[in-house]
Amino acid sequence: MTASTARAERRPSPRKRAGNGAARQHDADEIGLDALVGHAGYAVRRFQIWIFQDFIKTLGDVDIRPTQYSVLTVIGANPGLSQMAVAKRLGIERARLVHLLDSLEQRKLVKRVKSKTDRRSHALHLTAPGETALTKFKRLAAEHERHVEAKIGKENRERLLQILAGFT
Amino acid sequence: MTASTARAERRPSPRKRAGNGAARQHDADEIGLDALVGHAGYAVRRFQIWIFQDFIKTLGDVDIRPTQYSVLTVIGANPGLSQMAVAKRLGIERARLVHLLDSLEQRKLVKRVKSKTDRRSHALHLTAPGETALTKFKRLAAEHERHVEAKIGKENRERLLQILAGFT
DNA sequence: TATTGTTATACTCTATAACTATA
DNA sequence: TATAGTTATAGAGTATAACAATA
Repeated sequence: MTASTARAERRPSPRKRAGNGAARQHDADEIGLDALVGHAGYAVRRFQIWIFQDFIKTLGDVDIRPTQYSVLTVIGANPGLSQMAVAKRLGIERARLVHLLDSLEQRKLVKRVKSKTDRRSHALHLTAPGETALTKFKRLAAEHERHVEAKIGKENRERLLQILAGFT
Repeated sequence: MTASTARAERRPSPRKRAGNGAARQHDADEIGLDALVGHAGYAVRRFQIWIFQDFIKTLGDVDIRPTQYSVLTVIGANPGLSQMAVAKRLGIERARLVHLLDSLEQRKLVKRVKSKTDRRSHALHLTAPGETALTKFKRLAAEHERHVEAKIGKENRERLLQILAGFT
């Protein structure tokens, strides 16, 4: 993030250019990325870091991180899902989901209900306060999304969603 | 990854649809993402995971990961950089770069040379075998990039690079 | 035998703070 | 005082393996 924001404020860089040979100083702005420039993965990674940081900051007051938001949203839209189903759908390890749900359950946003049809599994539901909270989270997430739009432009954001639709 | 690949093999899903009420089963394919669909961050994150996994697999034989590749590439293109300069340019914590360089130095790909102008800092250089190795890594990374192109299409990849150029 | 949720371990990565040697 | 590199620690996140209860 630091580097990308710094990059934005490009200036003529009137700094020292004295010939100090092999050990010459580089301005941050003039360090070449070479082959990295042609790699989609590099740009995507930097963008993803920016976007997650904005999400975390925008939902900072309610203390909800991207993964928690995705879990709450999917449970909210599909009440009764098992942990395995949520884990598979979101590409989260089931072992990791256990801890995520422990935290969300402690915060009384989610509840695990023992399934009657398969006593091994839990049916996941939002609590009543969980439903209310998710409504607020969605409002804040939409605000974050407007930051993204402001950053890359409305049309670019839409094009991006189209290009990457296959990965959701 | 699992979910996204599973998503690709969409089928009519002729499975049980019996009315088992609140605890009804969901096929992985029919679990709705709700608000997540409209979030660029979700798609970008899933794509970034796919792309890194392909990179790691494609460069698996030479045991080079994306961050290591980015460090080697930047040092190769800007010999004599300090650790701070590399860290800032790539958005890596300087504490983390120490370990990355320890590993690359042990593998004789990089060397830290004491700067004569500022005895606190190290000038980073590729070793001769490091130069040779990087050439091979770049060839493999280009192969990875062709996988990306095959996955999302040549024009979409180029458009993506345009849209995200500001984040590099 | 296989699956669900759980626990545990290891490794990567991020975020800090503090220390040293220099500047 | 501030900076470059280092060390250390804590918290996410990922990747595995193994276990108990249940299918």
